[in-house]
Amino acid sequence: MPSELTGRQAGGAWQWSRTKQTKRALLDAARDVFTEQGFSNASIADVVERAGSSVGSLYHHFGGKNELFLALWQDHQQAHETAASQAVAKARSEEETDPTALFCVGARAYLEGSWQRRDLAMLFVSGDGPPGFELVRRGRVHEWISQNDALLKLADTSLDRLYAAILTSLIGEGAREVAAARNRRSAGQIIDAVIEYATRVMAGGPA
Amino acid sequence: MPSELTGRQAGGAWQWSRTKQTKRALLDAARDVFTEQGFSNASIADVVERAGSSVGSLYHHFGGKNELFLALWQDHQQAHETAASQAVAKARSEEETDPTALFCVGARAYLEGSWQRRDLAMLFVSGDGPPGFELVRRGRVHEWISQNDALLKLADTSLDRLYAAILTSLIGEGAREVAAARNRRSAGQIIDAVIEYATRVMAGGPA
DNA sequence: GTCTATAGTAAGATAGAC
DNA sequence: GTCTATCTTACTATAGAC
Repeated sequence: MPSELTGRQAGGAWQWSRTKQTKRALLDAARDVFTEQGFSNASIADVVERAGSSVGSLYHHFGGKNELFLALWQDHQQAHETAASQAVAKARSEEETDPTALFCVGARAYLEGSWQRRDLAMLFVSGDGPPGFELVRRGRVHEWISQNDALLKLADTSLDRLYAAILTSLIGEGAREVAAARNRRSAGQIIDAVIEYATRVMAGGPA
Repeated sequence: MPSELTGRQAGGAWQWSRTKQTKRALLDAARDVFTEQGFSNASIADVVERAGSSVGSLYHHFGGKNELFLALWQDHQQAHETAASQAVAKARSEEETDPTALFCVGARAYLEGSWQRRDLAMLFVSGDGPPGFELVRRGRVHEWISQNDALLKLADTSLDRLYAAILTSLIGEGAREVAAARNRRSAGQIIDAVIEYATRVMAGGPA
């Protein structure tokens, strides 16, 4: 019965879900392996072994080690940004209009996300990724920060870029410390402190 | 005349300086190659070719690619720290006693150094270095910041560590922007702004 | 779509003459 | 101390059967 061996059905539903399962298995394995060993130290062989899959499948679905890492990051990033956006939207619906306050709401959601998903957060800020990843990552966070309501009035001068960059790295460093926190309670304190520091910096506007 | 061929003299002075020349040539070449291509992309062959030296000599003097990179960083770091220390000492000799002011003097010297030596500064913050370098580097800057007078009272709680980490990354991000500045004038403005932001953060002490 | 086996490649490291 | 030539290794990436 070849149809059983290959897992096919008339409708093709199994085949479909099998494909999705393979991708999921590879992504999950990548998460484990990369977070444990870092990017450069991890090998494709490790990933496919843990996924119970094969090198060929990995290349079929992702195209290579770099792209696999990137796919993992994009999932993570999207979760981060979705959480932040939703938090901001909720605050808005509750009549919050102060841009700085809205910024803090988004930042808080972002930092909360760094605590849940600590493993991935640490991986992506560790500086160990595919060539050029650091640039892409920094650009993404920077973009996210810059688009914030509180900062929309920024011009394209080097001083305004600095202002955004400082806030970006402040939140980023905060995320790192949150991810490294001992426990939930400690993480919460750190988040509060980070928001406090961000507020201090923003208090005077761009220098 | 073998003594001429090998460059030897009775006193051994030439031999000595020749050795130093080789090391210098390798370090200078490493500076060029690494700053142009980054660490992982650069090959040992590139470095020795530009230095007019050989693979064997590189290994003899430094032990490998990683160690060469590290030696380059240590030179740079030492220059940075010496400049900062001297500036602080000078301010002290001029009767400045306020810890925060002294911190700013040191930070300013540090940022000035990032402008001179921009190429190396960019290299070392680019995130492209030997495995584990990012940790070493962060640790070193963090240590430097933590030892500062203004922060000596910090305890070993996670919140105090955060305070130092935030200031570290603030200065670090500032250094990055300074190194990327268009010209001397722009760099000066950025330095002033960074000091301003650091002052804002420190204004309230640890959160 | 999935897999195994293999090819290809690049670069770091070493040995040993001079 | 310096150099050339060679080795070794480890990995990514592909080819081709099922």
